[in-house]
Amino acid sequence: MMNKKISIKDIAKLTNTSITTVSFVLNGKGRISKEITKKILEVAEKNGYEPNRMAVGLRTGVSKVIGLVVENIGGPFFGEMAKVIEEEADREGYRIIYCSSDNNIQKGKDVIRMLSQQLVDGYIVTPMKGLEKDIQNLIANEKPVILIDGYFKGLDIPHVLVDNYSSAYNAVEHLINAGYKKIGLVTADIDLVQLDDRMQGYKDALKTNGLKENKKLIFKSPFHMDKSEATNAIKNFIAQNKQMDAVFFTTNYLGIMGLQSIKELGLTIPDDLAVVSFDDNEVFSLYPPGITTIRQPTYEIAKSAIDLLLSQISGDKHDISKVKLRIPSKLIERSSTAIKKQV
Amino acid sequence: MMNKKISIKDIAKLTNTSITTVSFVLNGKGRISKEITKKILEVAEKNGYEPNRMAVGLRTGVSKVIGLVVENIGGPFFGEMAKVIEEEADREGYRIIYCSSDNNIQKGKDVIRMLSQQLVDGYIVTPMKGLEKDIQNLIANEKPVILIDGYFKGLDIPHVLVDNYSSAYNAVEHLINAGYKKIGLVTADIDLVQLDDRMQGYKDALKTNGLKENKKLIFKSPFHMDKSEATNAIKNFIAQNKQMDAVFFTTNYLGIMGLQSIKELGLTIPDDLAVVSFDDNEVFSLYPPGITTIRQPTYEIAKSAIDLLLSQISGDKHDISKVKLRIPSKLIERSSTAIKKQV
DNA sequence: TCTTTTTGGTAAAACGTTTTATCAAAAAGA
DNA sequence: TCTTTTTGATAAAACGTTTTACCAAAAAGA
Repeated sequence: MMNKKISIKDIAKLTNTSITTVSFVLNGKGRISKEITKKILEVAEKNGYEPNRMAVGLRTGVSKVIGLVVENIGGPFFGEMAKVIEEEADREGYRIIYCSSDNNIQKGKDVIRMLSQQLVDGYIVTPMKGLEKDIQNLIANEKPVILIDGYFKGLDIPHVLVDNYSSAYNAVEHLINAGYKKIGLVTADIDLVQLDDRMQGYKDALKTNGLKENKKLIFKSPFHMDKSEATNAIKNFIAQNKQMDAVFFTTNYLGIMGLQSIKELGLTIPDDLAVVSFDDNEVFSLYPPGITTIRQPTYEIAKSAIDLLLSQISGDKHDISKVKLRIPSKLIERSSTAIKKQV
Repeated sequence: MMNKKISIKDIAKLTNTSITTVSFVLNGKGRISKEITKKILEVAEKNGYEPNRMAVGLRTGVSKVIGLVVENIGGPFFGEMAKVIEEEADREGYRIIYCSSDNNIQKGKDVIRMLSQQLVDGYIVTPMKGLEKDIQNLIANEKPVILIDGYFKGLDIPHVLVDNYSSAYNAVEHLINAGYKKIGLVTADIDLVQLDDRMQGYKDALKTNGLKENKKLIFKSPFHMDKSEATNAIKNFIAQNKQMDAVFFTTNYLGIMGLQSIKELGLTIPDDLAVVSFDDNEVFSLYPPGITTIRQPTYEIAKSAIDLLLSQISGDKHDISKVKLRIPSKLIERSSTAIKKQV
C-alpha cells in the first residue's frame, strides 16, 4: 500500500543524485547518463511518483486546466459540448473545470474572477450581455478565450457557433415551401444575440417569400417562469391565434413545452399546426408524428472551439481575434412539417 | 485596463509594509492596526488582487477543487448531478473538475491517477468494477471519496445512490397489480451492481407475487452496439415473445430505444405491451400515452454526496466509511401501465 | 604537453503564498 | 523607576517544482 506522496527530492535522495538531475530525467531535458536515467526512472515508477501540479503550476505558470463557463452544464446541449471538449482536451493533457453561469451576469462575473486566479490556462465561455469587460480583461491578461454559442456584437473576440440566422431562415422557408402561410414564432424574452439572429432569420424568410410579418404571431415567453406557467403561456398564445398554421420554436426548451401545449390543446400536428424547433433532441425524433428540427452541429462547435483554444494556449502566435466561425446546421425533416393539406 | 497579475509582494511594496502583514490582513489573521489594514485592503481592491491559487495550493496543500468522475458528463442523469454538485460546492468556494470514465476501466484509472497529483481535495466517483484498488489508494492518501450511483460490494467506502432494488421491485409489483403476468426485462449486458440490484428486484417481485421467472423474458442488450443495432435487437426480443404483456427497461437509454422498437413494431402501449422504464425523462412524460417511470432522486443523491464530501474535506473526523445511503425513488405512474384490459 | 571542447552533473534562485518565531516599542504593573 | 506584558509588525523558512548558471572531469585538438 503505497502511502504519502513522494517528491522529486525523495527520489534524489533514494538515488544519490540531485533534484536537478531527477527533474531533468523526468522531463527529458539536460544531459544525463543512461545508467542514472534508468535508475531514476525505476525508482520513480516503483514509488508511483506523480508531479505536484501545484508546484509545477506555480513555477511554470501553466496549470494544464481549461475553464469552461456555460449557461448550464446540466443541459443536453452544453452537456454534449462538455463531453467533446473534455475528450479533445484530454488528448493534450488538459483537464476541464466547469462553471454554470445560469445566464446570470453576476454569477458569470464571479465565476470568471475565480478562474482568473492563475487556475486555468484558457477559457471557453458562452457569452452573455454584460460580460464584455470581464472577457476583455482575461484577454488583456494573456489568457486565450474562445466564445461558443454566442458572441459580442462589434467586438473582435474569437467565437464559434451555429449559423443561427441561416438555420432559422432555412427552417422557415422549409415551412413556406410546404405550403404554410401563417407562421408563428415562439422565442424567449431574453437578450441573447443567438435569439436575435434566429428571429431575424425568421423575419427575413417571411419577407423574401412575400409573406407579411405579423406581430401577433410572435410570442416572447418571459424568461423566469416555471415549466407549467410557461406551457400555459404558450397555450394561450396558440389558442389566441387560430389562423396560425405553423409555429417555429427558437429553442429546444420552448419546443418541448410547445409540444406539451399543443397536446393539451388537443391539436393535431401537422394538420392543425405544423411545428419546427431549434435543437434536435430524442423527444423530437420519437414524438409522433416526428418533429422537424434544426440540429446543431454540437460536435463541430465543441471541437473547433477546443482546437482553437489549445492552439492558442500552446503558443500559436496567429492573431485569431477575427476568427468568427458560423457552422451550418442540419434541418432534420420529419412529419411535423409535411406538405400542408389543402382545406 | 488593469494588467498583469499583482502579487502580495507588490502590495507590500505599494503600502510600505511587509509580505507577512499583507497576508495577515488579507486572511484576517495576525494583529494589524486599523490604518494599515485599511490601506492594504484599499490597494488590494484597487489593483484587483487575486491570490495565486497555485501558490496557495502548494503552500497549504489545499486546492479548493473537487474531482468529479462520472460515466459520461454529457448524459442527462450525470449532467443534472453535475449541476447540483457544482452549485453546492460553489457555496463553499470549491470548483469542480470533471472527467468522464465512459465505463472504461483503463480510462477510469488514468483519470484518477491524473487527479491525484495534488490537484483535488476530494472525489465524487461513479464506481466501476476494477477500480477498487485505485479508489482505496486515494483513501489511503487521505483524500475523501464518495461514490455515487453505485458501490463496491463488500467494501466499506461511503456511497449514495438510489435504492435500485426496491425501485425495481416496486415498479414490477406495480405492473403485477395492474394485471400484467408475463413481464419481461430488458437490461444492459454490463457488470454493474446497479443493474444487478435492479434485476434482483424484478426477480423477487415476480417470486413474491407467485409469478414464475422465465429466462426467455430477460434480455441483456450487448453493451457496445450503436443505437440502431440495439433497437433492432430489442425489436427481435419483443417480437419473439408474443406472450409478453409488459416490459421493464432498466435504464433510460434502453427505455428510449425500447419505445422506438415498439413503435417500429406497430404495437400499442399499453394494450399490446405495458412499459416501465428506469430514469424519468422528458421523452417519457411527453410520449403518448405517457410512460411510467422510476424517477431517480437526482437532486438528493448529488446533494448528499457533495455535502458528505465537503464535511469530510473540512476535517470532520467522523468515520463515514460505513455511510451507505440508499435514497428511495419515486414511481411516476403514467398510462403505459394502465390496468390491463381483459381479453 | 597544453589548451579547448564536450560531457555529465549540481547548487541555487525563483514562482507566490502561509506561518512560525522573533523583535522593538509601547503600555501596564510594581 | 524598573520590570513585565501587550501590541504591531516583520524576516525567514517552507511547499515542490523548473531552469539558469556554473563546474569538474574527461575527451579531443594542437
